Amino acid sequence: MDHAANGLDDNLLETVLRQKDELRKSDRRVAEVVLAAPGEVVSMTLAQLAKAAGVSEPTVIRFCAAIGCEGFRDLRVKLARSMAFARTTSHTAITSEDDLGAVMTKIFDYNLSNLNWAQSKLDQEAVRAAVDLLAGARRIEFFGFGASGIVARDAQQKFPLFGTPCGAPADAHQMYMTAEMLGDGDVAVGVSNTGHTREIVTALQVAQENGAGTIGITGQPSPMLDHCDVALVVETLENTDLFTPTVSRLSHLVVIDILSTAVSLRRDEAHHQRITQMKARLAQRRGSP
Amino acid sequence: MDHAANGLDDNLLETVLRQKDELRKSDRRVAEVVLAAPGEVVSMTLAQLAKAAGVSEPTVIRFCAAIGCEGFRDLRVKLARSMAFARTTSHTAITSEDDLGAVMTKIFDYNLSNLNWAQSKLDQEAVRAAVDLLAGARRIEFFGFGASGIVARDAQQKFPLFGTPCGAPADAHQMYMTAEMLGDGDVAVGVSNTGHTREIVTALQVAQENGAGTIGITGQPSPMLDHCDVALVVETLENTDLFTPTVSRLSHLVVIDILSTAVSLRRDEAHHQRITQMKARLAQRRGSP
DNA sequence: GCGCTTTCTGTAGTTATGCTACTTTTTGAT
DNA sequence: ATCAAAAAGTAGCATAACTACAGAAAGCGC
Repeated sequence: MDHAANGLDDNLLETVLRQKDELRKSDRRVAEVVLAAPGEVVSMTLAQLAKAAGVSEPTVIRFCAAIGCEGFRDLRVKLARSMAFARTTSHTAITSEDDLGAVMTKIFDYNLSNLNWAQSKLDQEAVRAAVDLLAGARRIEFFGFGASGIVARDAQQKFPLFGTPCGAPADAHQMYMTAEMLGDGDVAVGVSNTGHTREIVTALQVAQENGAGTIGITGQPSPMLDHCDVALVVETLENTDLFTPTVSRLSHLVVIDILSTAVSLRRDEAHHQRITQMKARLAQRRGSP
Repeated sequence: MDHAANGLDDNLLETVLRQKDELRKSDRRVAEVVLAAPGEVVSMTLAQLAKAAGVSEPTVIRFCAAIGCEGFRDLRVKLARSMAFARTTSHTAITSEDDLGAVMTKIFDYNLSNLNWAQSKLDQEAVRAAVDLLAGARRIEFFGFGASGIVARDAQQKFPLFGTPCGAPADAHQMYMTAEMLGDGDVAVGVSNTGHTREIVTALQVAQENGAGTIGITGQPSPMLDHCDVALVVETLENTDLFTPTVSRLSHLVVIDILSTAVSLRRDEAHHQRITQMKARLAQRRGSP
């Protein structure tokens, strides 16, 4: 993977925002222009930016150095990258003042950069371990509440791709009961963005104690992982604003996609043919008038 | 809205990949270098790139023009931006030969570009009409099966943001019953990527006949829309390959995010405070040991 | 195959952009 | 009020990007 394409170091807009207050007066004027219209700045020339900020060219150069760029060229490149990657960085929270267009843009952007982020952070070896476990499972149970419950249910629906009986108990009692019944050769997958949801943690613990393999899909290292054989930490760009929707769902769903697809790929040809047949019949059923 | 910052037009790497075969011989050599190491190219100088590709500087410039850039500067900027998306939508299908890394990359890329696509295609006025309907609704019911059922359920969970009683009947019978009970002031939202699912179409028809407002979330113009007051067509990049996961879910979920957020924004301050409180209490409940 | 046109590609020269060395101004402390 | 240190600007230089032109290669009718 291209290391230059990820990491916070790369997120120039954020750096600028953070350091703005500690900058020299003139540099700050440059910073303001950059933050206000990064899209324009990217295609500006040094002289143009200097003029726009009302400072001299060398000041702009010094600004570049101050925020950790090699020079103006470097600034442009880093800025362009930062813009696409975190269109959201400058993303102001959603407020009552936003018109519909702004809300649409913000939500899409937020979800997109979040997925991007998740991709760059997802540990391939952990995924491999998870696939190993799942591919060998006799039975798979997915545990999740709320938004994560949606993810668990989605995973359970992917049953045909897994080629293994899958369940996703909906309430806490069913969850306990199910976890208690698991044993050697079974796998429990806990989904919880916070990783703190008590019922999920307990269910995984019970499952593990009974000899089942356990996988945790979460947004951060957390208590849940104490009871997980495999930890899939899907980092999300935290944002606790009032109207920010649950973005973690999407990343988690993609992880489910990856797991189910990878497991399916390990199956034999006969299995693949059954999937093809299933898809065809489903389409037929849907299409019939 | 920064139009240059979204849409597929922006994905230079993809443009290069698509046009590569139609380029002049020397230009193609440049294209190969760009595709092979876009990360390097971004921080290269014109002369360096020319040397790396084994061609003259003007050739590189002509290459820039050929793929739709203003000049070398522009190429760098666009390339940097495209890189952050880091996805040549070269979605070759997923096959049994792919290793895990490839599968991960492909699934993420496919989902990401699909979201991008959906964003550029989603009609703001349709969304506005949907929000108008939902904001005034007395009760909202979401209908969906399979993957779309997940979306419906997610929408139903967003109940607190809507501030309106929401339902998402799971099976066909419940769906009919629910649809039959809807009336003036109620809203039915049908989710179906194909737009052909019989039960959903019927449920919407029934709801509409009974005087309820109807909204359709679908991947293409389809029979379902005949019974919809508002059509939210969320175009997806079609791909019928065996292992391609259901990508439409994600776009549809984002649409739900947008709808619920926009509806919530129309509520008053008291409503917002209740959401804040709800979030705080939920976090507390989760966190408790 | 030959001359002709058309399309590519490279050389050399021009513009203008980014950067540096140095000077002036401002700020702040004694 | 004076001086030292930091900040901002001026002017000039090196280099990078671009353009005009000319030579080479490829297509095409005869």
